[in-house]
Amino acid sequence: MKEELPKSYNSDVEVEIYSLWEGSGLSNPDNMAKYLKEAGYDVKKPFTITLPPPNANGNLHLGHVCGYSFHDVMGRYMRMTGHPTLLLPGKDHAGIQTESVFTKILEKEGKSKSEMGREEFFRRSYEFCTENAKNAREQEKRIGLSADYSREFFTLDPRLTKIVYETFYKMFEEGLVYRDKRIINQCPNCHTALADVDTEHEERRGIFAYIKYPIVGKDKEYITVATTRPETMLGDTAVAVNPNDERYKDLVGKKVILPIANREIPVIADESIDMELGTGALKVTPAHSPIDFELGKRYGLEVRNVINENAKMEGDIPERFKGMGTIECSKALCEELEKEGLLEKIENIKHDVMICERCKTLIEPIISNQWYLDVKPLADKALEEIRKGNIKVIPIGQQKALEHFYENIEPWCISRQLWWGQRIPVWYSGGKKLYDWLQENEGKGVDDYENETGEEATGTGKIHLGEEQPNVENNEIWEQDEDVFDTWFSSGQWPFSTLGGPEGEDFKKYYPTQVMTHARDILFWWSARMIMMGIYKTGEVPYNTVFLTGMILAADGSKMSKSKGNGVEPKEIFEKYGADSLRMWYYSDALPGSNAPLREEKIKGNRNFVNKIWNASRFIVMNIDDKEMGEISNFKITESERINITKDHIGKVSRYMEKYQFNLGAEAIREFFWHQLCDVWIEEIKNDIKDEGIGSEKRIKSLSELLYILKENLKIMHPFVPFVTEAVWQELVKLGLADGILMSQQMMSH
RNA sequence: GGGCGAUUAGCUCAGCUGGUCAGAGCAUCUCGUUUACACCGAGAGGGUCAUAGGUUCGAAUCCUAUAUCGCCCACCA
Repeated sequence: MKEELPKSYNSDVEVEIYSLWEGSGLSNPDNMAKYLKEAGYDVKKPFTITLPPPNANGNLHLGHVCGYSFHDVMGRYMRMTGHPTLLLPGKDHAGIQTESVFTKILEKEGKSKSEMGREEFFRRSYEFCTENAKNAREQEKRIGLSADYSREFFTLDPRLTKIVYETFYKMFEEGLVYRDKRIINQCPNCHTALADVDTEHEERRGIFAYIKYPIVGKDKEYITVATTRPETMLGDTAVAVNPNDERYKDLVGKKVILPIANREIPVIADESIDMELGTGALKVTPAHSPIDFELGKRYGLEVRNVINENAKMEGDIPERFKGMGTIECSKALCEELEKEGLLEKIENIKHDVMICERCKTLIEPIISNQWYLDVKPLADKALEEIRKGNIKVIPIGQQKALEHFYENIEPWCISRQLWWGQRIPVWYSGGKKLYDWLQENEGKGVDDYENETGEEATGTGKIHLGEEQPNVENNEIWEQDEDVFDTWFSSGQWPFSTLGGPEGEDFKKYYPTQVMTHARDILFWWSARMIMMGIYKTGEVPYNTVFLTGMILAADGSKMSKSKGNGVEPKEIFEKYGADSLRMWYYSDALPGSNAPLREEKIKGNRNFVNKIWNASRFIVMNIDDKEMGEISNFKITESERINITKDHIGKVSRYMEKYQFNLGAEAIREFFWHQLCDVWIEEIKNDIKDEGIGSEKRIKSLSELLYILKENLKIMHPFVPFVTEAVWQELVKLGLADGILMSQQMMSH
């Protein structure tokens, strides 16, 4: 018996609908393949997306939800066209960010990280993430993501770590990863080294100080250098000028006195020095500036560390400066120089500085030993694949950016001085310091180390790869590396690690994947690495298409951020308009390469569309009399003009789907359903049958055709608006007018 | 400094390989309470497609400049 359906669609049922999908198990591609086979369909090639894992330490924002909407529209379409579909979900441990968030939480509880100890900290962080991941997972489901949660991974899952370690071992054996001593980007707030991509540039106010360095053997003759960072002068080991600079020609090879420190340092000449800039004379601080470091290497200059990893002054410097912050020291130095008459002037300038991408703290360039991955050969292969057309980035402009990134890539610093992450699986006999010393001093041995450093060696200086300590011989002491891998070193392996690695069962079935979708702001961090590491480890590109969604912005066009308080929680939108409405907005507005300022009125417009689907369906169902149900459900559909037009429409939408033109697809389904099916056909048929008696041939024929067209429309609309279409489908099932669940129905061929 | 992209109705933007391409949604205005839906229906207004040249039978669509805006990359001390 037919019940009266509610007059308007209530999106509260979305949660229930999701449970129905979950209960069906058809998000699992193995089950879907079985279903297709049993139902007599061709089982086509699997479709796989290893979904971007959001940070496990927080909630999803509208940007994440946007990404999942795109993954899901692709996945649902593929599933309904014969492809067993795997949307593999995960959660990211997000190294630096989580460590900092969790450390702050501990501080609030009055506990400290160091007191807690590494193991306990790790355990507690893991719990914290596991707990928080629930929120993210709920939100993924709320937008309708038809992912296979039986395959969900956390990036620190031991199964993934194992694969990440294997990759590292392979890279070590091939000489691609190595320890090196060079200038790194140290974030004094996060207390770790950062890769170049983990930094940003920002224009900030600063000073440009002109300092006079007295020339040795001359009275009151100086060479003036200009610097934005006077505090680094304590570590100066040369002054550099351009060899073609007439002003300084005679000084090259002479010595000058470094004020305050009272050391003699040479004047050297190098082509790279810009004569126009400042005074044309550059103070060279190899330990604290990348350019200077290179100069130092070229001319064999001494490297003097005067700033430590916490951005405090230290080293071989006058006692009074030790422990000062860099700015404090800069001021103190300028005052002293002023008194000595060696400060020519100070200009106030605006200049670009490097800051931490996470916490916006000023980066301190310091010398340090870190693990590096020589990504150049991997980048070359990635470039080759792009040029062969095996990888496409949508939009194309970003593909050019990616190529540019690969062309100019530098070794990637992959070690981080954190606890939260995958600990680097390396042991050093006699400690890291010994190993690094031997690496730096090629040809020298342990004896030399003891003689030159005056320290006793506690091992052979050998290295051991592995998670477990090797057997101890001759009382040597093995020390495990304290550092962890950069988060992106592991997430760069996501497409194959989550499938069990090259030997995994899932890998054989579901790799390579087809597409990767994420916001464009992590292109270099993530996709760039996944492509390189995928090719490296598996010999195949991990996916052929990178689909970059637009950036979701606040209504005024600015970035949504917690600090500005202009963020909108997905929950708010879900409650007000439902997931389908939000999805439709994404498809039409959050296009690749664009910015999408949140437009609530547009989401509202889509809510109206969702309701229209519900209502038109309700009307069709209402028109079918109970006595006609049987006959209509068994009616043999024949060709008709309306059905042909519908077929064409489905073909058109399918082509949009295959070309990733979801905006056009969304527009087309809306246009067709509303303005063709509702405004024209329903009206026509309403008119046709208004004087017909129940059960008449004309009624049966017209209503059967209408029902058929409705069902085909529900199918083609389902990837876009899965909830409302499934809700309607289930009403049809109740009446015996449809079977199963819509999610697994197969599209009409076209 | 280098690279990329944008500039189309009041707003946010579509417009794929040049020829019904001058569009959509929202907003505005008029009319309509017809037994699916007012989260509705019927209709209307509104743009020399940034500017200037060029290619072409024909350009919003291709090329070249110019202007404005945005993003990314970058060791100018």
